[in-house]
Parts: sequence; structure tokens; C-alpha cells
Amino acid sequence: MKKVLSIADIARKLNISITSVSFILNGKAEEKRISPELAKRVLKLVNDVGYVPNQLAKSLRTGKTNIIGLIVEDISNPFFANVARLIEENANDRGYKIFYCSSENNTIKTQELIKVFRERQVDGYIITPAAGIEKDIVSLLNNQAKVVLFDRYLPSINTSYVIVDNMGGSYKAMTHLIQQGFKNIGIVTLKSDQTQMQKRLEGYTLAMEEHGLKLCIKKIKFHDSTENIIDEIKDFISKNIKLDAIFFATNYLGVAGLEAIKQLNISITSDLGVLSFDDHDLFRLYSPSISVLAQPIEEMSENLINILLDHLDEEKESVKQIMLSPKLILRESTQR
Amino acid sequence: MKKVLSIADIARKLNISITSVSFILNGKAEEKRISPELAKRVLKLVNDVGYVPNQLAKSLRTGKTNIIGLIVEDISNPFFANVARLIEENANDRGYKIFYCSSENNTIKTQELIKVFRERQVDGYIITPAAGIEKDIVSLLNNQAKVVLFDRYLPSINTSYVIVDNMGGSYKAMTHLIQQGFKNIGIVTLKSDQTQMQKRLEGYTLAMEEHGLKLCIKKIKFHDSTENIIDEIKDFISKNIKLDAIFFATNYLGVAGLEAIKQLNISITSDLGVLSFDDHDLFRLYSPSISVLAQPIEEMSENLINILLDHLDEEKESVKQIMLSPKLILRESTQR
DNA sequence: CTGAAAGCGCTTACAG
DNA sequence: CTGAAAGCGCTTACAG
Repeated sequence: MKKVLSIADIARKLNISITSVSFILNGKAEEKRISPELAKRVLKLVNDVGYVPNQLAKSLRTGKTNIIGLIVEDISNPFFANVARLIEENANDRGYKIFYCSSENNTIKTQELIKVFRERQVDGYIITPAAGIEKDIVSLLNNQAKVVLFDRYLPSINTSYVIVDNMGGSYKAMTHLIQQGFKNIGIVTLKSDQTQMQKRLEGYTLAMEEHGLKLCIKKIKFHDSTENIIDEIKDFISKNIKLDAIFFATNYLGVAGLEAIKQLNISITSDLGVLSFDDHDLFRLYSPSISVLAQPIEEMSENLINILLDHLDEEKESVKQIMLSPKLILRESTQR
Repeated sequence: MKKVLSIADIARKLNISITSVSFILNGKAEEKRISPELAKRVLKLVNDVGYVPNQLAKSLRTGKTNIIGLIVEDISNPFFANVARLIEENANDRGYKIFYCSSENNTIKTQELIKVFRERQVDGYIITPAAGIEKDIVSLLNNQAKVVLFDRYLPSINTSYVIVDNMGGSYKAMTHLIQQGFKNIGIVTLKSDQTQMQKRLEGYTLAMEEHGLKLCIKKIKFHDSTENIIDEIKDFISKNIKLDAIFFATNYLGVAGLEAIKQLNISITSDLGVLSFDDHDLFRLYSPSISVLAQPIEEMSENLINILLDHLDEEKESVKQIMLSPKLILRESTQR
């Protein structure tokens, strides 16, 4: 087993002090007035023997890991996968690595992940909070941890977050459907008290009530299997034969919804208008193409990283709460 | 700023030694014959003050981080996102966390990521190797690092890997197309010397030549924009008017292909059969639904984790190379 | 049954 | 210009 070299080994080989090696490796040679010749010799040896600094030791000593803990609901969901990818890119550019896990929107799992992140001494946290996680977030904040929430927030806690205007977006989308002449518009959403789902429902409700239209709401259990979701949606459509349009409150409900509609042999647009929250390859390419409320993924990711890094830089406790506008993309599925 | 408590603080508060606290925290109270009363008192205090062990210090001391470094090509690609999700789940169940990044199939970026992982002292590596990364993988292996490759491998290096039978799968898919009566079958693939793309092309070529059919090959530049890929495919289809079927060699080429076909107003199946490598929501739900060669994602993930953990356990250098069969899922797009 | 002490690989204040 | 030494928070061999 080839022994891994340490700074001490390098110093010994060159008969100089550990201090000098450390200074040189950290680019402080000039500042510390180490002779350029020595610096060159050290760097050459380091390169030749393939010395790799031990970041654990470094972090233990400096108290900084340059790691950001990212907890998303589900990395296999394209929305979160895309956000994660962009956060990773942005973070890398600024010298941070992402440590990152799926919470499955499960409280216990989120608690465990937060604990793991704390143990690993991450510098900051970006979290899509599961329900019931307030206590743990408060505990983080009490320990001066830097936290930014996204996708949804916790109304009882004054934290930084980046969300979209779920209510305004849904309202705008419903208004569009109504203007297109749809009257019996249903919403398929999740049984969830989380802010993002609540606000989407509120936007729907507000628009419908303003136009004196009847609400038609289907709530799907959160962790249901794809098969069950499809069955539930089929059931919902079958039992509400007057429905002329459906708003799906999140991407995978929309995907399941298209499958349900296909199985029922219903024709989108002529029989049923369709609009979904979140964009997706499927919605763009489906025939007919599906109108969506797309989340501004780039903007979200940039804001998340910027806010978190600002928090890491500053001592003062400034809270930044950003609400971005989702973009209504009109396609064939809502054209009457 | 609330000070973070250490084991020493806990010991001091209870007027006992650091050693005892450490033993108790690590569940060695009984083994070390520490009185249950003391153990209970320690655990209670730890719980009350919210002590969190510093994993950095622990890892530095023990030489074990319980972190696996995972380098995928692109986490926003559903194939990799799904594999990553499953690897994460499996790893978590077995006490490991995943540290994980996208390489964009870029050699330099992969090298940097490997370096970062080394610095962080990850226990093992799961990597989709970019081209030209041989030297770095060899260097890892020389340092006794535990490495498993996936999706593609490096023929010149004897490492463990998990791949699918790209050649056999493509051959089977082509044979199916030919049996359905398609004769002028084109393949849209990437300009790439990597094993996975080469083998898919070989499977296509072999099947076509065995049946005396003419090859029709389009290679797309690897990092091209979606728009360009669509244009290239449109161009390819337009210039080869005799084409009666297309095989897309990877998921995002298939997605772009559907878009190209849609823009050209060509009818899938009647004008053109379509089959793609990798499954995707879009392929399942598209009208007509698209036949695919699906990769066995669960099996891959399980094998990856199992092999890596085996390597971590054992001293001896056993290399495990697994080739799984992709599954041909026949849908409407290839039915004549 | 319990504790003092060395050491993992770094950084950096201090001394010369 | 350079070096010896303390200390980050742990684990564990050794001693009693």
C-alpha cells in the first residue's frame, strides 16, 4: 500500500520546515518572503510525487469545508435535477462543492440529512423543506448556520428563501383558460399543506370564484405509486364528465394525467384543455403540445447560490426572500 | 455565536474523561465496561445540549469518511438522474453518503473532480469515465483507491465496471426492425470513441450487414446545442428520403429526433419507424408510443454499490466486470 | 472500570 | 526569511 504523502513528508524530503511548505502550497510564498527558488523546488516535488492535500485536515483546522449541503425533494424529478445541475455549476465556479441528497419530502429523512450535513460541517444549506421540519431549521439558525430554502418556505420561520409566485402564476394560468372559453376547470393537486401546493390551489380558486365558476378539486396522496395516481385521475375525469379543462399542479401529476387521458381515449383540446405546472420534455413534444407554467430554473439557481454565498460572507443576519414569476407558456393544449 | 460543543466539553461538564465519552458515543460502553449509569448520563447530556460529532475530525483520525464520490455525465439527464437516485438510496441504507458531480463528459472537468474527491478522502469512486481519463484512473488504482466505472469502460485498463450489452441490445433492436419489414434503417449517434457509443453502432452495423442492408449513419457532435441537434437530424432525414426507420443511440438524441420529426411533419410508423436507446417518460407517452432499449437502472445501481462496497471490505484486488442486458420494449413506433 | 496522551494532517501566531 | 509548536476534534493503545 503506497503511503499517502503529507506536508511533513514533503518538508522532510527537502529538509525544510512544514511551515514553509504550507505557505508555498497556499500561494503565500511571496507574502511570507520565501525565496522563489525554494518555492519552485517545493512545487516541483509536490507535482512529481503527486502530493494531494488532505482537505479534511485543512477543514478541521480552518473550520471551513467549502461544501454546501443541498437537500432536494427528489433528484430524479426533472425540475429538481435541473435546479441541482445549475446550482452545482454555479457553486463550482465559486469554489464550492455540493453535497447533496433527496429527502423524498419525508420529515424523518430530512432530519437525518440535516444531521449528516452538520456532522460533516457543511458551510451552508440549501433545502426544500419537508412538512414538519420547522424545529430542525430553527435549530440550524440558532447555531448560526447559513440556510436558504427553496420551492416552498416555512411561514412560521423568518429565513431566506427563493420561491416562485405560485398563487399569481396559477391565477394567470386559470384566467387564460377562462378567457379561452373553458368553464368547468378541474385541478389535480396533492394532499399537502406545503406552501407551494397551497398557493397553487389558491390561485386556481381565486380565478374560478372571480368568474363565478364552480370548483372541481382532486387531491392525490403524496407518495402514491404512478399506477395509483393514474387510476385516481382516470376516476376523477370519469366522475366529472362536464370537465372541459384540467390544471395539473405539478409536473409528475401532469405526466400521469396525460397517461390517464390517453388511456381514457379522450382528445386533448377538443374534449379537454390541459395545463400543467412545471415544464417537461414531454409537455413540449406531446401532440398536442401542453401549455405550462414553467419555473425560471436558471434564475432560481443563481439566486439560491448568490444568497447563500452572501450569507457566508457577511456577519450580519440579513434575510433575503425572493419570489420569482413562473412563465406561462401557451401551447396547443389550451387553444380553443 | 453559540460555540459548537466538542467531546472535551461534554467530558468536562460531567467531570469524566474524554475517552469514556468517546467510547459511550461509539456504542462501546459495554465492551469497555463503562457503567450503564454513566453511559446514560452522557447520552442524556449529549441529547440535551444537541451535541453533534465532528465527522471531519473522526474521518481524519480513522482514515474513513464513509463518502462515495460519484461522477456522472450529466445529472439533468434522466438516465443519470435515476441511477444517481438509486445509488444514493442504496448507499444510504448501507451507511454511505454520496458526493456527487456532473462531468459533462469533459476530461478536464473529470480530472478536477477526481482531484477534489481525493482531497476529500472519499472511500470509493463510481465514475462514468470521460474520454482520455485513463491516466487519472490508473493513478487512482495505483493509490489503492476503490473504483467502479459505469455506462462505459476503458478497454486499456483492468477495472471493475457495470455496463449494459450495448452491442447485443442494438443488434436485437435492429433485428426487430428488420423483421418488421423496415429496410432503410438509419442510426443517429454521437461522434464518440467511447465504448458505449461504439458498441451501439457495431450492433446496428452487424445486424444491417447480416441482412445485406445499406448503412446510413449520422454522427452528431457531442456538445451541440439542442437546436443544432434538431437541425442536424432534420437535415439527415431530408437528405435520406428513402429512410424508413431511425435508431437513436441515446435518450436525448431520441428526444431531439422526435422534435425534428414533428417539425418535418413526418408521421411516425407509417412514414418512419423509430426506436431509441434509453427509456423516457416522453417515449412511453408519445403518440405513437416509442419503442426503446431500456437500461436496467435498478440492477445497475445495485451492482455498482455492491461491487464498490465489496472492494471497500476486501484487501485483495478482485476486479468485477458486469454486463447487463438492456430490455427491448416494443411500442407503437416500430409496428408495421 | 477510567484517564492521560499521542497522533491523524493541516494552519498560523509567535519567535528569532 | 525560516522553524518549532500549539491546536482543530476526534480515536485508541497503553497504563493503572
